[in-house]
Amino acid sequence: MNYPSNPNPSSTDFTEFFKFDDFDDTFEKIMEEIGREDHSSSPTLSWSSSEKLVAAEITSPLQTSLATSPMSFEIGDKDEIKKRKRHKEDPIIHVFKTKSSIDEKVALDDGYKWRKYGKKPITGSPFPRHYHKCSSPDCNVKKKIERDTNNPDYILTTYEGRHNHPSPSVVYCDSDDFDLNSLNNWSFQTANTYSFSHSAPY
DNA sequence: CGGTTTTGACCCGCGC
DNA sequence: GCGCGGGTCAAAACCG
Repeated sequence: MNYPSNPNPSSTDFTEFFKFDDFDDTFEKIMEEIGREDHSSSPTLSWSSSEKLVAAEITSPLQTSLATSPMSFEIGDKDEIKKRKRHKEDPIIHVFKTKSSIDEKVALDDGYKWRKYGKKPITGSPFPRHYHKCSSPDCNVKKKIERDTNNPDYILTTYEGRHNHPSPSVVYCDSDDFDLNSLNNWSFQTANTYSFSHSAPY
């Protein structure tokens, strides 16, 4: 499969910054790294046009599978994460940005099975937001899909929560005795953008 | 027939 | 409190 290249490539590698459980430090470092002083009012990681902290622009929807996999790490809106922790919710939130020239249906197909359960108009945006829930039993991962108001060429996909099961269509490992719980290290590279890695007791 | 989408109604947290 | 906006429910429609 051939995906278009990122129109705004960056060679920045945040690998060393991403450690579980020290999100605040991580966030500060990223902001320093991309030279963004005023991050408190507009927490955008890599694209200033959005009010959301975007984990990465992706060119392959399958990349989001790993990010919401059972061993994913936290990145997302700082206040939102704190709020979710207060409410004892899984704090994981990812926002991915996809060029809409990629077929929207392809962007939706991230390897997991989803059930759409809502659609709402958003104030200040001419585009509605779509609500989806993972169809796997007892899995509470949700995702929201909306067009970036400031940049309608892009679609923002927000993931919340960690899947309690591997992706039905993505192979993580071809080992026979593969065990999710014993997989403590993983990494993935987004095409032409950032690479993430994770090592945590999961 | 089983699962998904559609859609308006409902719910609820938050700011005033 | 109360109202607004965002999030969810659920019944009916839809679809392979």
